[in-house]
Amino acid sequence: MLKRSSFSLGGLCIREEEDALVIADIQEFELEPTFACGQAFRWRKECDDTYTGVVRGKVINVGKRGNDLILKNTNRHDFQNIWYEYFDLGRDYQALKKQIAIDDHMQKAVLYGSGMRILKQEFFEALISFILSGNNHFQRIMNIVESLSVLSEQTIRYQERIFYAFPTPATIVQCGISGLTPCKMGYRTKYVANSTQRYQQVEHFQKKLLALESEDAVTELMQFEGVGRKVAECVLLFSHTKMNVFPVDVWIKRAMETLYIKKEVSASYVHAYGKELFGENSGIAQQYLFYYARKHKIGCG
DNA sequence: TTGCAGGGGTCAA
DNA sequence: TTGACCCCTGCA
Repeated sequence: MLKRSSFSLGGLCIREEEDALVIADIQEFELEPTFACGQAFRWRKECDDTYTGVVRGKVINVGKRGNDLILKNTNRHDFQNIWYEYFDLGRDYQALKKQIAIDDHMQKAVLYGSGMRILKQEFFEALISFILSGNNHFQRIMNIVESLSVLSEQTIRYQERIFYAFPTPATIVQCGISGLTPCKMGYRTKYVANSTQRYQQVEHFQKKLLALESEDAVTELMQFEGVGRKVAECVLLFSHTKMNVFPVDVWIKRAMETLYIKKEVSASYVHAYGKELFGENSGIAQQYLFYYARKHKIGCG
């Protein structure tokens, strides 16, 4: 008879089953708003409606059974050291939603995006992924990140399938432009190569950004080739380096113009408006609004 | 099957 | 402020 045990972390009760960790009665964790909202590029939906992702060289499968969250291909140690933080399980999203739902529009947005969590991605992976996102489709970004990962040659087997860890900066530098070309990144190839080189030159780069004010961190990141304000703010937000940024892409711009500003304005105007409106919660508010605006095509005709 | 427009942005003129 | 940029995807 297999011994079953359980443990708790941050108020969560986690049960160790034969082939999974089960987080009983989890609040504010839904799969689609979290994995298919465009914040991360390495999560694929399975036929059984679960999601499988590659994070920090590990493959994990995440599903729901009622209100329980089911994590497969992992263990207590990784949950405590990786997944608790990665899935942002220490943050009180119910309290945050109350603060963000400042009016009818945002009430609808947080309701629609209920269960969304901001994943804490590896800084370097977020940097490269969002450099690739410029003038690009979500599906294509996923395909490029996938082919870039093959370069790592670091394979992970799960259920008869082979996955690849995201490459290290050293691997990308070693590949050079010619080695990166088969990934079909187009004109972004040199951005990836040059920005990786720059990243490698600064020790503990993310730590340095953590010590800066948010606006200074954005300026610092914009020194990288292929990184403008939008990409810089996405990298900061989705690596949990700064939560009070407000990345303005075409969807946010259209949504803010339609719902709040009531006229066409510049991206920098929208940015200032959003930061003023949402303050310290602007990053998470932006993500609820983005998910809501994109699904409902707000501002598209 | 083919051709064309456009994409979650950045850069340089 | 505006056009070019790789290449894939969706659509007619």
